[in-house]
Amino acid sequence: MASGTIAFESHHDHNQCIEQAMDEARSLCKARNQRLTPIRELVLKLVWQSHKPLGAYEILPALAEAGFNSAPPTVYRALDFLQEQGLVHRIALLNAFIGCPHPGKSHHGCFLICRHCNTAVEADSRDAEALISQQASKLGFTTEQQSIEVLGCCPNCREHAEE
Amino acid sequence: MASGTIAFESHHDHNQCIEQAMDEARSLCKARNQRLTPIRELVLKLVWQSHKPLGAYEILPALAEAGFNSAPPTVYRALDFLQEQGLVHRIALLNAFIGCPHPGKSHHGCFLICRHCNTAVEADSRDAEALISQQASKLGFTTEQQSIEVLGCCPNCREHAEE
DNA sequence: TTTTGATTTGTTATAGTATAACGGAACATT
DNA sequence: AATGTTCCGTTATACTATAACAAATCAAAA
Repeated sequence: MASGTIAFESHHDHNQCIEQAMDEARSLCKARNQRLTPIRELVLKLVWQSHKPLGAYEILPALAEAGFNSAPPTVYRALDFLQEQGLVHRIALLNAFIGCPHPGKSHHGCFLICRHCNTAVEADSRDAEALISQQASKLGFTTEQQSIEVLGCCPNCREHAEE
Repeated sequence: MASGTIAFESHHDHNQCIEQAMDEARSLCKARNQRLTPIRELVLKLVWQSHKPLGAYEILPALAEAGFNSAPPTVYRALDFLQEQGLVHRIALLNAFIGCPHPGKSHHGCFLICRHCNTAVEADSRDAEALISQQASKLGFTTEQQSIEVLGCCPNCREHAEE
């Protein structure tokens, strides 16, 4: 559990965050012969523009501003594509989407979601997932996909709200 | 990870399952001075009637049949109460609800959800949760609540669908 | 270069999930 | 019986997501 935690560092250069993510996305799609169309690219950028998970309907107005059609299917299609490519994840507890900080690498991530500032961070959960799969297999259950979502308080909010 | 796995045993006496759950619920509420009203009791029973997580809107018709009002708030209120009492859990990946097999005991459960038959089982995940909390705390994140949901294939479906 | 087939997008409609708000009924005391 | 609290009925609406089909775009073959 060590990657993708930059969001908890208050003063990082978020523009660079975004640019790096966009670059990775472009080269990944190119390598896979997938089309990162203008809509998809814009949606990805919007998702990356905050470290807080974004609801689909929060994305729509920005699409409209950019001159695209902005009915729900537009954004959901883009999000579906981005999820298939591993570029964004959906957080079930929030019905919201967040950029993946290390697409490409097959990974096992859990989300640490701050109840106060809504920031969400993807942390590696390889060990925990292995443990769960192993225990599940003792019950005869074969694991295919895991969703680990953690609610709590991030270091910044803890600091500012010492009780 | 050893409790609540009875749902994977094909031929258990499910009526007894239900009756035991209802008895536990009644005594728990009594002990806590909480009112397990007819609506709440019926909703709990309906949720228990299948080992498959039940959507709120699947519960409504049965409420109507039983002569109760059956607008959404009715069932959501009952479900909210039952969740607060730890009698049912919500599975975020499915927007659905399932009875808790061991209410009262503070517990740390994950859900093993079969993609084929939709059966969901609550399994103990104390160790995995401890591991996650511990890793999260290294990032300065304080865990308050965890949601671990696993999709896969249950032993019955694996048996019947040997590939 | 035109044709062809596949993919992507626009558009309208609708399905599915959940809550707000307020008044009235039932309950548990005083 | 009076009172305050909790619960329920009711209407309306918000939020999340997908179905279905036509039009446009793209990408490779003819």
